[in-house]
Amino acid sequence: MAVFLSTFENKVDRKGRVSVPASFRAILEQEKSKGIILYPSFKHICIEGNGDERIQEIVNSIDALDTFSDEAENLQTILADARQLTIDSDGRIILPLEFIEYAQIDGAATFVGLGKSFQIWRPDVFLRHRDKNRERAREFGATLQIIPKNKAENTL
Amino acid sequence: MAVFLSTFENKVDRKGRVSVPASFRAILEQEKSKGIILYPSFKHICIEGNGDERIQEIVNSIDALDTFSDEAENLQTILADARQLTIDSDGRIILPLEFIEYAQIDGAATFVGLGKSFQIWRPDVFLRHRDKNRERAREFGATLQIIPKNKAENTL
DNA sequence: TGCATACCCATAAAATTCCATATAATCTCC
DNA sequence: GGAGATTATATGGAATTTTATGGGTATGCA
Repeated sequence: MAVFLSTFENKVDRKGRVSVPASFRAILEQEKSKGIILYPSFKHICIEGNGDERIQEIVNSIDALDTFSDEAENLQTILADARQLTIDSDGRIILPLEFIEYAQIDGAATFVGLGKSFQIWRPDVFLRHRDKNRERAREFGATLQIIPKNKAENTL
Repeated sequence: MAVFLSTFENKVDRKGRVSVPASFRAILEQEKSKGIILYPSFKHICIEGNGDERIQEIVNSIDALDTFSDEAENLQTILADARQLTIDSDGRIILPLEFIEYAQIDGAATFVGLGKSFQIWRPDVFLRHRDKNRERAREFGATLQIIPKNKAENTL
């Protein structure tokens, strides 16, 4: 399984166009994603990015819930805020205005690989976020629990 | 399978015409829906929208239920209040007056993608609804369980 | 005839495609 | 191993197409 790795800072032009890092594009192609799904993060001032598969998982989860439950509506919120973007022939996407505003992006964007997904940040905001994370990791000591192959669960 | 995603605000003219978002039309065409089926929501002041496929599922659900159960009656109510609308050559539908009145729509309508279905709201009413949902989703976001597509393989 | 609906056209804005170029990365041959 | 050639990537601008939206006209049914 290919994973989203490393960070890349690319320019965002006046039209909101930005190049998707080539290595990210390669992963999306490999998993046959038609495009790329973006939605605002719950936790951070950034945009979450995934291939098509992730949305399919969310839709399936909604189906498994009672149609009128709060849980179903929570998940539907993600869908309502999400956008599917196509990658053009030059490897770029157009960041919708609502995402540019939410993540306070202006002129440049940082793509951050997180394994199964990635994030898009305003570069200086990301640097502060990363420093804070590193400090905390140093302070408490990072512990990493590896999940057995057949017990994997996904949470948001 | 394609899913209804994102939100779009379009104008409703004096004739009650409104453009169906292009991405929604693409989904309906793909699943060969003749048109679009609308009915008032039970839970919210909005209109629920579906393709033919989804309606077929609802009809089948009713068949599977006890004829005189409350649930069967609820679903039958949906069918009784539902309308099938055709999308014209310019990609628009005419919102029936009864729906415009129910959802208090005036001048503009917000289409909200919910995966397998979508909703149509009066824009300012939707904003309030969305804010409430976002707050709750942020609160419980960490515990939302996503069902993996194919027993995801997590190895590091 | 009057009302509602379907159909056709025009236009402005937005999205998509195409082209050009600069820079970085990779390859090739000596 | 290195210089030049080749390819891939990122980025800017322009041309083309799609979408949203307003108006008009024909059609059909009560």
